[in-house]
Amino acid sequence: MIVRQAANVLEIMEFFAQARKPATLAEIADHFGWPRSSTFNLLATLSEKGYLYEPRPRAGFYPTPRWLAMARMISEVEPLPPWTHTLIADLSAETGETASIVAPAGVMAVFIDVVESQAAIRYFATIGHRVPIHATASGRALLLQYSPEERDSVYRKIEFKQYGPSTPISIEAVEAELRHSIARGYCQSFADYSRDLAGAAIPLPIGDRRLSVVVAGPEFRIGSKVADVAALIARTLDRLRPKTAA
Amino acid sequence: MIVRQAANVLEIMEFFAQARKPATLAEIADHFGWPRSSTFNLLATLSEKGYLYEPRPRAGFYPTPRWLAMARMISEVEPLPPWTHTLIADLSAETGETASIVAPAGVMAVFIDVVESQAAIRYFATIGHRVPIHATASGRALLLQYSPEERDSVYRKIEFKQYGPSTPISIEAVEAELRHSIARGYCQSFADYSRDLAGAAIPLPIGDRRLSVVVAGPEFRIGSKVADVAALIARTLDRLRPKTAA
DNA sequence: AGAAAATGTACATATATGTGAATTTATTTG
DNA sequence: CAAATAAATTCACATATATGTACATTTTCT
Repeated sequence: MIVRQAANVLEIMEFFAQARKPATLAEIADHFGWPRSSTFNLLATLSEKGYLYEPRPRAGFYPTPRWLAMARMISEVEPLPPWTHTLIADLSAETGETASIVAPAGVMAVFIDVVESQAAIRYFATIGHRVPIHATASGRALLLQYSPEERDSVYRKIEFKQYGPSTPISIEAVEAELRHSIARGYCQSFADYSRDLAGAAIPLPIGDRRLSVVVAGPEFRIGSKVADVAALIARTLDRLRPKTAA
Repeated sequence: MIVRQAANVLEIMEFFAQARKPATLAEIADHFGWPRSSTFNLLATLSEKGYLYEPRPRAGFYPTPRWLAMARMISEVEPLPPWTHTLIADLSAETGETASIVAPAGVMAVFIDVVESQAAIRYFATIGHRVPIHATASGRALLLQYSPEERDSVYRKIEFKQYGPSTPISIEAVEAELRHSIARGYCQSFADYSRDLAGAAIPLPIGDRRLSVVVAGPEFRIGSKVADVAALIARTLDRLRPKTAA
């Protein structure tokens, strides 16, 4: 069950991240199609908790820096080592495609750092973006780091759907693809989940964290080059990753 | 009316900002005294929206960097000029008390930047902290920047409560205090709102934003020195504020 | 200035939602 | 390795909550 008002808080936050200016109750209500009275309650709650204020009279609400203060405290803990961002920045620069660091979240994989391609046609992904762990290159690069028992436990919760022609729709299909990935030395996906999207990924264990790096872009641009891209990821990783311990 | 599940999202975020480590469903449920099933729904919602993930298997949930990404986008807009933080940092260092930048939010005043005192006994305030605009030095320094009509509009919404012996409990009492403040050149409060707390504040208009600076601490330490503190604020402000335009 | 339109606020009620109990899954212990 | 314990999920129902309606306030237009 989705908790509507919890989701609404996030929607409001994203609204402000986009709008980048204060908004009145009426504007927010209209934007989301919410009743005024409900919007009123929600804004009052956020204000009362110190997350919204009124920068200038009658110009409406805007988030306080408390969001930032909280987010900083949260993200200071075990931040990704700086070289991981360099890694995806370099990869994106060299390939012209979108590069990301990905982490597990149950049956999904979450993007926890992203450097977007500059191309007009590109893989549009943001931090927090989620994709099925079994039907994506990045996700399978995570699964490779699991024990067979752990994988089983994940498999049991997956709802196998035919996202595209090549989506693995059974446990055995996923396991087979994992074996192929080991053989070829990297994970790949050709529109297994997102239409027209191809990508190459490799596992990225950091300490006891199981992450992966992925480079992805439109199939027509990257499709024939996945092997090269994978090799590039491996080389770049080798260059940037500190040699001493993980 | 307070929207419970909206508040809960903020509580969870604050929980993680404090805990600074992943937490399982059970831990979170126990911490807040929420039923597991409700906690499950809430965590699922936050995960689905890309705001929580599972950094390592079975170690529970932790917020994704998406919070930070969003907060950054939000706070990049019209950030406070850097000298304002220097201002309160210097004031806190010199006085040994807590110094803050404050902004209006209806009948309340919100702390939008804070440098805390290092003293064991101190005014404990965080970014997002809210106090009544009419019953605090910082709030009245905001009201001084309003037109009489705007003040009236605020007054009509205030619920006058006797927070302490010296709380102004009528419009006229507030207006009188504002006149005194103008005469003496700064705003002050002696436990008007918070017990044992005294402070000095002065208006801080920046562009078309109406802010204020306040230094506050325990009455016994700062009480006899408010005039000196106010003078210090004025001097420091004069030193740091760029001369060209506001 | 006065009227009209837009915005913000309060409240009762129908309904979406949170929750206790039951079920399934995972982990620890004997 | 099986039994026991703990954790995570599901689900039906009672209740807390979102909203339609009405009212108040502020702003805009004539």
